[in-house]
Amino acid sequence: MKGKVTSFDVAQRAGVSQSAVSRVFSGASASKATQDKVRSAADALGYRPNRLARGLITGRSKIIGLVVAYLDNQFYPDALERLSNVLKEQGYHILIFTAKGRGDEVKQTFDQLMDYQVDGIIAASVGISDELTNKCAAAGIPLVLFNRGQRGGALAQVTSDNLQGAAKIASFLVKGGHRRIGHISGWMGSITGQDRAQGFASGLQAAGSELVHQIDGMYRRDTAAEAAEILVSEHGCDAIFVGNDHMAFAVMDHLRGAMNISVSNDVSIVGYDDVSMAAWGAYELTTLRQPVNRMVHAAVDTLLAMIEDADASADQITIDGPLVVRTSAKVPKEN
Amino acid sequence: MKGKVTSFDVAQRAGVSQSAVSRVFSGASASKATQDKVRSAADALGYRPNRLARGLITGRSKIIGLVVAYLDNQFYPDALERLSNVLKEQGYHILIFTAKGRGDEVKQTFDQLMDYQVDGIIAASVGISDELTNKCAAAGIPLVLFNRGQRGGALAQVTSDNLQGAAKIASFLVKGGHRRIGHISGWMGSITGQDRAQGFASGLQAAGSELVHQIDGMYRRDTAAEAAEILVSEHGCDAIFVGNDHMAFAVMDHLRGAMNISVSNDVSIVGYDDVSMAAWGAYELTTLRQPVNRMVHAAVDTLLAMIEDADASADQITIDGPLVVRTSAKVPKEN
DNA sequence: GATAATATTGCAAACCTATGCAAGAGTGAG
DNA sequence: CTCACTCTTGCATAGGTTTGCAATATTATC
Repeated sequence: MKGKVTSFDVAQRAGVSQSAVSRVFSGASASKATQDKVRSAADALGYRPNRLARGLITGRSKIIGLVVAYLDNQFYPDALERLSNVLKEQGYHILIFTAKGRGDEVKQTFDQLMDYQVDGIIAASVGISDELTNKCAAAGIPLVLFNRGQRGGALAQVTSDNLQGAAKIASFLVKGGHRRIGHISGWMGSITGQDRAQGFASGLQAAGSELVHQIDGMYRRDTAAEAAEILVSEHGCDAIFVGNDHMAFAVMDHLRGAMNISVSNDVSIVGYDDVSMAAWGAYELTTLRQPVNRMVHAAVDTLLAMIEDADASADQITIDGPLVVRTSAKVPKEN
Repeated sequence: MKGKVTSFDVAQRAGVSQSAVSRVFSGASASKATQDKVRSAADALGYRPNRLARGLITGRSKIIGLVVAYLDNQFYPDALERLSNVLKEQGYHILIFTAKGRGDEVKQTFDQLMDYQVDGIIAASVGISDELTNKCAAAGIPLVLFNRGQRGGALAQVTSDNLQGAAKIASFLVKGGHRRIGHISGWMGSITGQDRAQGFASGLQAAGSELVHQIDGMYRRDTAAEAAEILVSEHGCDAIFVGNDHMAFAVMDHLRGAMNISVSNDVSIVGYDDVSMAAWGAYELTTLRQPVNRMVHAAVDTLLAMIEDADASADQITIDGPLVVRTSAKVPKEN
């Protein structure tokens, strides 16, 4: 009753060899007759192939390692769910790790991933040292960065077009008639944070304005709230571009609560991501949408391509997204 | 360069047998001398034991299957992150599945989990048919339900004390002087939804009041918002207990936005969960805290106990949580 | 109906590790 | 120095599958 049922058991019951059983389940050639015999025997016994054993011999575990830094930013649970579904369709499944910390935690995480013989790794918004990159390459495990770029390396990555996106926001705010525009950046240790900041600054210039002041929000709510207070009371900002929605919510809460300032009337706020919460009545945040679906598909496509073909090129994909206009920022008059 | 390094490789380099290598890595007895030789050889080659092979022979994959229904309700990403960390400390890792759908999707999910020879399963807020329960039992795979009970069965489960919790809320609202109290329940197809509804109704009675009306919110934002409108405009409710925070936010958005009603002044709202967002300035939701940390530890403890000892009792743990008073509901006057 | 070509099938080896068993090395007592 | 005992170690097998190879069965061709 308790013992696992193996391919030998079903072979015996079906009156064929064990290899025949293997072949029908691995989709190799087999006559209609044996197929039927094997399938019905398998159903009767409740047999399903053991993925560990299969993985051991094929060298393909059909497991993808996902390491994610932040789960309190709604963007990531959302991406996770979609990733899971898309991969499932392709017969892969996700072994998940969280690694907030810097350096060492990520390293250990990668070691453990490799212990499980994952076929590929998706790193969502976590920084990867060259050492780790090399380790993956040596082990022949494809790696793609999700929503976080990396300079220099030839790493596969998919991000939104942060430069363009931030520039769109800049143009929007200038057209909206704002005169003192500030920026609370994403963590400036990340390329994402840097790119959005740079795209925003040059976007402002291109529109004939300039950045009044910029503070690193570190992707943290409290830091962002403090930054907002400084930008508004010390620098007189009438508009702030916040590096992601997660921080933007904190900024709006702080302005409206502690500082009693009307968002949009007094100060315009624009975010980045368009997480589902941005559409909620409490915020109605104007923000640049990162097209999660397309990003997820792109990530999976490149990853699988690299898995199937060891020397597939490591694509660096950037995906453009629209500005979603809601009520948290003054809307430029049409003319 | 590409070939995996196996225990044979390090055995050869260390001048010992493969079993010696195995023994030092699996913690079996080995002399100090061989330990050193093996370790340094392993380090030099970058060897780490293959978990698939190990799992195949020990019958322990060290993988826990997690199946979760909702990821847009912040409660679950939060729980997921903690689960991941606690399990990691014990040497286990999470293979994650999302299964919103009813019946069949869950069934397929379980099949796939068993293909990977998971050592145990945690089902977060998803309903499990008796058929699946039996299948797990037959395969000897422990299962624990997280944040969702199940009647009758002797299934291991950990939930918060929904009856008590809802009763606390009832008492709080009555003391707060509300006269027409309504309830937007969690999905009444789930025990969680039922228990909270029942606990609330009997809590109201115990406090000398009664439930004016109740609508099933299905754990969905839009359904909950509609329900709120009905409760307030058709039934004249001045207080609503919403079955979880996720829906409560939608209710507050709808009341304040579409209906232009002041939460707390006109209508008091109380939620359940105390997700991090409940503390945010936009909501300041009074809610009953589910102690995620304790729930997670309890779930892991029972699961691991069942894994190590096949006939450990299947605990049914309910954990009490405090009412967290914020500003979304009138606060009873002290006296 | 005979021959060539193709499709199916079984055998056995391989993947990488853990572990029972027996032999060898080491330890302590007398 | 010998004996009895414990600790280490290597050998060989097991775990459940895939797959190359050779043999056999089937089909097609003329």
